[in-house]
Amino acid sequence: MNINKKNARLNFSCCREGRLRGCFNRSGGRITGPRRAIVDFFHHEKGHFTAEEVFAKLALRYPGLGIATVYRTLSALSSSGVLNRFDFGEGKAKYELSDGHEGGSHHHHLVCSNCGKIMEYYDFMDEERDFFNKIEKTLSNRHNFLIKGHSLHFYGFCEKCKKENREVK
Amino acid sequence: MNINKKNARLNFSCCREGRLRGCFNRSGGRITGPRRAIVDFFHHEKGHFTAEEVFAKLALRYPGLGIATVYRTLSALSSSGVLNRFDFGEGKAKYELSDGHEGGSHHHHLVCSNCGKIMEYYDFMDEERDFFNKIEKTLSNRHNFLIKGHSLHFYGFCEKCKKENREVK
DNA sequence: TTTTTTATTGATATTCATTATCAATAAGAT
DNA sequence: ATCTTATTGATAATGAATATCAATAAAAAA
Ligand SMILES: [Zn+2]
Ligand SMILES: [Zn+2]
Ligand SMILES: [Zn+2]
Ligand SMILES: [Zn+2]
Repeated sequence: MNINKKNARLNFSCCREGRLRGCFNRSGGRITGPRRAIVDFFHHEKGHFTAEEVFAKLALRYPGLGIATVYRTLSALSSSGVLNRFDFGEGKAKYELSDGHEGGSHHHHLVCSNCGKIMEYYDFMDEERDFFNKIEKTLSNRHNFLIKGHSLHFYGFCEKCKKENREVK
Repeated sequence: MNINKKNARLNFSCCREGRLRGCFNRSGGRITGPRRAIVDFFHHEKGHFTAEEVFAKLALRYPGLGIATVYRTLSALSSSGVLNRFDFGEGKAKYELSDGHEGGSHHHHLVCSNCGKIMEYYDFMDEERDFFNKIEKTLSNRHNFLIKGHSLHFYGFCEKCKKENREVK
C-alpha cells in the first residue's frame, strides 16, 4: 500500500478532514498521505520525537515515505501551531503535539545540565494551571501576541549528577 | 596581545578568581585566557548569543582565539550551570548567563511560530516571581532535582503574522 | 470522468553548525 | 626552572536540516 496512492485508506486516522484542512489547507495547501500520517502519528504517540524517530516509526507502515517529507511536514506543522518544536541540547530538534491541541498531553521539563537527562512532569499544581491561564492573558494583551502554547524547562542537576559532583553548589 | 600568553592582563575581567575556579577548577580544570574572556563576555553583554557571535566579538580583542575553543567553553559553562543553552528554532544554539548567576538579567520569551521573531520581556509581575519561587521549591523536593534556572517560552503568532493570516484562529 | 495545473514527494546533493582529531602550547604542580 | 598534562587552534569529519529537481499525485476545471 503506497502512502501516496490516491484515496489510500488510512484506517488509523483520527483527524477529521476539517482539522487537516486547518493545518494545511489554509492557503491552498494539499492534504496528502504523508501529511495525514504524520498528523496522526502525533495524535497517537505521547511525548516528543525527532524527525528521524517519526520517520522510523512511519516507514514501517509506509515504505515509500521519504525523510525529507518528514522534515518539511514537521516544519509546516510547527509554523501553523499544531506542533511545538523543542531543543533539549541533544543536537536535534524534537516535536510534540502543541499544548491545547486536541489530544495534547501537556507537561513541563526538568533538564539536567550535566548529563542531559530529561524528566517530565504532568502533575501540575492548581496554582501552576491558574498561573498560566492568567499570565497568558496578560502577555497576549501587553505584547499583541496570540499565544498558542508554552514550554517551561527547569535547568539544573539530577539526583545522580548532584551526588557525583558535590562541589556543584 | 596574545590571549594565551601567561599572565596576559585582562583588564575588563569582572570575574574574581573564585568564580572562575567554581566554573572550571572543580576537577582539575585550568583557568585560561579564552575561558576568562568568555565568562567575562557574558557578564558584560545582555541577551543571548550564538557561538559565532561570541567568537566574532571576542576575536576583535583576541586575534588568536579559535572558534573550536568557544564551542568547547560554551559547552563546559552550560554543563556547570553558568550558562543556559537555548534553541529558538534558528538552526543554531544560543547561550545566555544563567538565571541567578550574578549579573544575570532574567527574562522570558515570546516566539512566533511562523516568522521566528523572538520577543523578550523583563518586566515580571509579582505573581510571576512568587510563582517561580514556590514551584522551584516544590519540584526540587518532589523530583530530587537541584534547580539552577528555568526558561519559559510562549509560542504563538506575533502581531504581524496574526494579521497576515486571519485564518490562524 | 478525464484533463489540466501545480503543490508535493522522494532521492540525493548541499549546507553549515557542531564535534573530533592532533600536534603545539601554556597552566599549574613539583 | 622543570615537568606533566589539560587546553588550545587549525582543520577534518560528522550529521541534522535544507535545497534542488524530475516525477507524481491532489485539487480544480472541463
Ligand atoms: Zn515533553
Ligand atoms: Zn544529570
Ligand atoms: Zn533571552
Ligand atoms: Zn511572526
